[in-house]
Amino acid sequence: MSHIAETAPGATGAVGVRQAQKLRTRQALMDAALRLLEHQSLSSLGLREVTRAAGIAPTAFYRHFKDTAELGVALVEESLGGLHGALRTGLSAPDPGDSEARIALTVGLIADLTRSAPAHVRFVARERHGGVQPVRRAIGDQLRLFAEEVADALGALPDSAGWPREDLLMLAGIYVDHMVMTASAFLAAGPDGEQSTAELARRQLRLVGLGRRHWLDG
Amino acid sequence: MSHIAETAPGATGAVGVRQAQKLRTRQALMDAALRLLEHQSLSSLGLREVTRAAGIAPTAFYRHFKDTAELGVALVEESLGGLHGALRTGLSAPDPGDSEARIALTVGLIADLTRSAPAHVRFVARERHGGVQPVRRAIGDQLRLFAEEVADALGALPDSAGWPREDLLMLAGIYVDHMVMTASAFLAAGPDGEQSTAELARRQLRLVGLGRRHWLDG
DNA sequence: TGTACATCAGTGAACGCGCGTTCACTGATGTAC
DNA sequence: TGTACATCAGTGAACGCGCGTTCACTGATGTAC
Repeated sequence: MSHIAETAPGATGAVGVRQAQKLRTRQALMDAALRLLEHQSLSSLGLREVTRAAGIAPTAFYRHFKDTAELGVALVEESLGGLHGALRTGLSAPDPGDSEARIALTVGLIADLTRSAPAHVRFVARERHGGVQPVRRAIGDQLRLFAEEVADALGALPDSAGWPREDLLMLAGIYVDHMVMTASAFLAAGPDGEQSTAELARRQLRLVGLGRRHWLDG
Repeated sequence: MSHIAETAPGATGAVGVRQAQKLRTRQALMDAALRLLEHQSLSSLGLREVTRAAGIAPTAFYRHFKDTAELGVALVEESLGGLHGALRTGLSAPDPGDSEARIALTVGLIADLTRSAPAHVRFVARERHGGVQPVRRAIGDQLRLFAEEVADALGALPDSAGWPREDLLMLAGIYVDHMVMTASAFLAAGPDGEQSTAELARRQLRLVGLGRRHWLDG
């Protein structure tokens, strides 16, 4: 409080040794949990199970989270919180190209994401309708935010420019749901099924795109 | 084996008192499980928990199921197995009417289904990507069957008649996924949100329908 | 820089509890004659 | 129809085990002067 009791280097993000170690342990808990959640739901994830996998004493868990539900909410933030930037960047691509190019780009982004963070993707798909209410809510909130951002982007795109906000959100909902389903399909298909899964997703996006093009025709 | 050792009445479906009682207990287990699964995932559902709720001894569970995963697979059959008929009937409606009428009918059917069997709907949405592999597979199989049936129906409908099978399945996938998401949205919205949820689903189906109408244009 | 005290992330023992599974059993239902 | 035996759905005691949570603790890090 007084002055700026900071012994660490000048940078704003600097933290003490103790806090850095605490963050590392917290991350170890989250990593261990995500690993364990490949074969079960958060609803059945045990506190002792997580600490054992993370290599710390069970009681240390409470220094970081109240219970596994709170850890789950932190995992939602880790899984989806960082995607907002990437989403905006990806959607309003530097060189938009035609709608076919945008579709290929989008599906490619989903494939990349699933390949680089499969456990996070699995977690979100699984817990979106899972048995732990706070986590379900956190995911719902994040996906609603995504839909808002997608709606913004769609409002600036040729076929859907000038649409009422309500229509943009309706369409954004289709896209966000389709994104989650496609990511989950990539997971289920494995490396060998990646090409056909991507092709299916692109065709579906093409059909939705056609609907978009004719939405205001009537 | 010899003759037809059947003391019961003449009807083919007739069962003895013992078998009837066994079926009743089995049903009690499934009902109890479904009730408990409102607030958790199958992955964390306990055998003792289920038998306690069903009012029988824990050990009796084994007379019916090997474990809770097997019970889950039975719940999948109960939830989705009976829908094939209703689906076919609903899709190739007696009086098709225009596409707008068919959309209203479909969304109405989903709303009815969710209202009359909310626990089954929740179970399917939750375990579709859940942590219990055999159940996930069972749901996937059932939904794939649905997609086949929807594809059949679409092949006989004006806008999509004559499409290649692959295109029909692609479109059917959109519809089946949308059906599950809409049912889940009805659950999440509750009675007060039913109207707006239905309206959103109809608008989305309208847009997909437009895409369908123009699919072969190019 | 050096010293004395405060903080607090992580420990380890202990607890009561519900879990899944085994086993030998009971008694109503089914079958043979 | 009546009798004697077989079947088997459901019981209840017992087991070892891992769970979540509490508590007083340790010792490295942080702070004040």
